[in-house]
Amino acid sequence: MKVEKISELTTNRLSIYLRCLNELSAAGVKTISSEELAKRFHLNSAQIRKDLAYFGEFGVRGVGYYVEDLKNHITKILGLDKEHRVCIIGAGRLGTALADYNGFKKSRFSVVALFDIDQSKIGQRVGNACIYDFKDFQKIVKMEKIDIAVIAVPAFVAQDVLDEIVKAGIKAVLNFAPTPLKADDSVKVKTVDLTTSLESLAFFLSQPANGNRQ
Amino acid sequence: MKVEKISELTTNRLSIYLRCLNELSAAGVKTISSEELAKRFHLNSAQIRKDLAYFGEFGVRGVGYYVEDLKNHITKILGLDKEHRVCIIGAGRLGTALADYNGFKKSRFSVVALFDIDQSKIGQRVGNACIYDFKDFQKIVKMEKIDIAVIAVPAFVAQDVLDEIVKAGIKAVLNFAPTPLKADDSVKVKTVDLTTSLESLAFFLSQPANGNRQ
DNA sequence: TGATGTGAAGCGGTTCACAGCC
DNA sequence: GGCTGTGAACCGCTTCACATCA
Repeated sequence: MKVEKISELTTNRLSIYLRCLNELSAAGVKTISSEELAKRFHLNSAQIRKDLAYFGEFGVRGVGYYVEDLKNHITKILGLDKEHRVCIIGAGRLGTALADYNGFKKSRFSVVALFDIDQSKIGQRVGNACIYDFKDFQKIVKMEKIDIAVIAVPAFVAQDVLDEIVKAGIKAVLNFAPTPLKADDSVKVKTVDLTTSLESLAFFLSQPANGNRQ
Repeated sequence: MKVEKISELTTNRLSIYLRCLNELSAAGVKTISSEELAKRFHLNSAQIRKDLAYFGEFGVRGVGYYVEDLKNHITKILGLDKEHRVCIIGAGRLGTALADYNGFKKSRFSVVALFDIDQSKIGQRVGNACIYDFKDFQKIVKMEKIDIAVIAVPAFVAQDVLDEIVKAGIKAVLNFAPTPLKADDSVKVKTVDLTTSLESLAFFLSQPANGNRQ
């Protein structure tokens, strides 16, 4: 077990492994080798072993990993043994879709509040969460003990929203606004840029060797 | 100008540069240096120059890049000078939100069809697109000349949906289902995994040095 | 003079290959 | 015997540094 900086690529993969372990666990599988795990994701088995070895020696030589045991370890490593309370800023189509998204509802993420400035939306409910006025943001973050914020507003107000989030002491942000954002290093901002993803597909199609079917 | 394989990291950045150039162009800026561009995204100027140099010599030494000129070049490189016709499979919350998403509507991406198997949804409209029965998928892909597909269905049917997409001859896929998918190498599948993004944030919060505010 | 284009160095992540242990 | 854990080799992307050219 090392005390190095863990790369985000590693944590992303841990999340993937966990998903698989949950399925294996549900299917009653007791042990699994890194080789077998690797096959499921077209990954390299050494990479899986290395990812896991950052955090401890979870495997048994000659046997593999105990599914239940490894599942619990990764759950703890990712901090998924504690509840996370999420708010979404921007109650438009995307924001409300996210609030209702299964992936957020399952596991230990609870969307507990949405925020908007459109008075006609405020007071409505989406699933278990209420839409609040963004001017009450600071107060409700405290009251609801929110620790993760999702930005689902237009690009031109995203930085202002982020500043407000940081001011509220939230340290983890998922951003859907297609714009570069700046925040203190102590705050983790993860951007999901749908436009870039699409344009990258368009580039692929435009390459003569690929889907460029006339 | 090289004839190497272009990395996806490069194309992602091209998309970002283009967004910036559009703003500069709208603001009437005539030229910009790689140094200045780099500042806007907290990137390295050499990287920008290298990204661009893969495709030609667009700059002028001692001056920088002509905004309008570079904008047009990148637009062409990314294949955004042609229209792209997009369909979304799964007309749930996420699918309909995506259909309405601004980023998809702007630029040259048109969502022309949604698909579902829920008979109560079929026939409804979302924006300019209609919700079709997924059993008519092959036919409508041809009729509507669809070249990009978005998967917004539950994980357990995602592979079946992808197989159908590939069968229809579509070569570019944006996948929102949290599951590893397999397709022929001639097909580009780009996965956006919201659960993994969230769990990666949870990991960050669980690190003692970070947001772990008791 | 000043900013590009680019070979070379640097760095981080992946893969190999094997020692170590069950 | 079989599979893990890991140093070493490898590979690709990023950054540096500078020759080049308007």
